[in-house]
Amino acid sequence: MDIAPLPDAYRHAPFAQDCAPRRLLRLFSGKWTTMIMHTLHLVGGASRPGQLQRALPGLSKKMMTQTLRDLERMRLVEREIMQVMPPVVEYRLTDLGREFVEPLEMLYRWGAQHAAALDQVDRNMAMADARDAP
Amino acid sequence: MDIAPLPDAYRHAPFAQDCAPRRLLRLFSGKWTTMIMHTLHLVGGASRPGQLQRALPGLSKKMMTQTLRDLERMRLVEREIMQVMPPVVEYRLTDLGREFVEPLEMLYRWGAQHAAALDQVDRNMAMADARDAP
DNA sequence: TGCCCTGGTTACCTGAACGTTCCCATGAGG
DNA sequence: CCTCATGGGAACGTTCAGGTAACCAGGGCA
Repeated sequence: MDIAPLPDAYRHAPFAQDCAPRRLLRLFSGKWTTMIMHTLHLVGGASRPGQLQRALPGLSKKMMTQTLRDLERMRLVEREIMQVMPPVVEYRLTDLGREFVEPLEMLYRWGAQHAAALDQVDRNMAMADARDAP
Repeated sequence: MDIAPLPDAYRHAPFAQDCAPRRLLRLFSGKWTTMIMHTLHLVGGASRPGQLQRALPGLSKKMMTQTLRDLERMRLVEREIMQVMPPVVEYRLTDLGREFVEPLEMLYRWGAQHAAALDQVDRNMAMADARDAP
């Protein structure tokens, strides 16, 4: 596997602590961040909170709102409130948000294609745990 | 931006909590994990602890050892101890580890090419903080 | 008058990640 | 003898992400 052009700063030690991939990974580090963005992407870019929560089993209201607020602050997602009864709210990806869907979907595809490797890692961890904690 | 083949499970809600990308991101979620793997990759696959630590400013001995132990448990990295004085130890990527270098380097390249978007996110956050705090 | 729905907020708790600091063994060199 | 450097470990504390549970507003509806 040979990787194509990589900027010079990433080719020679020392490596900065806040390099691009760490920044990207920090963006994606929230437990639900990526799944929410992925879901918004797949349902066409916009979704109501209820629909979103139903799409992501295990996601609590609090964590959903909190994650969405963070995404709003980064302007990856925007919220629209319709003044009707009962209240209707819609979250949708911004242009900037859509830009970050790209590396995200790369990860989805890589992960799907290399499920075997991911399984192997889990097995290795389980074996190590079993060995250390008899 | 149109994303090519994506497995069916990722196309229709509900979306599983432990889908491939989350597993991948969990692997990469340690603060130093990716930087250590990237460094090992770039220095040719193997490195001594001292060299590694010098290559990553801010990395403490404890966090380095801890991260490397985790990587060993997953068998992404292996350790070789040379019985000489002073002790010489070498860490190197395993085949499995090298497999995971691929998505990692994808993230590095994407991040480098889209630094502007990452900067924008930081600016948006800073603006939101300034608005909410004063 | 209760009780449902909607979306959201608050207080509180717990575990883990991260980091600092001090300590260990070994042998070389002064 | 003390001190250096090697690679590692143990104790400890802080911070924070994540989760639970309760509550709130506003109307519909019986």
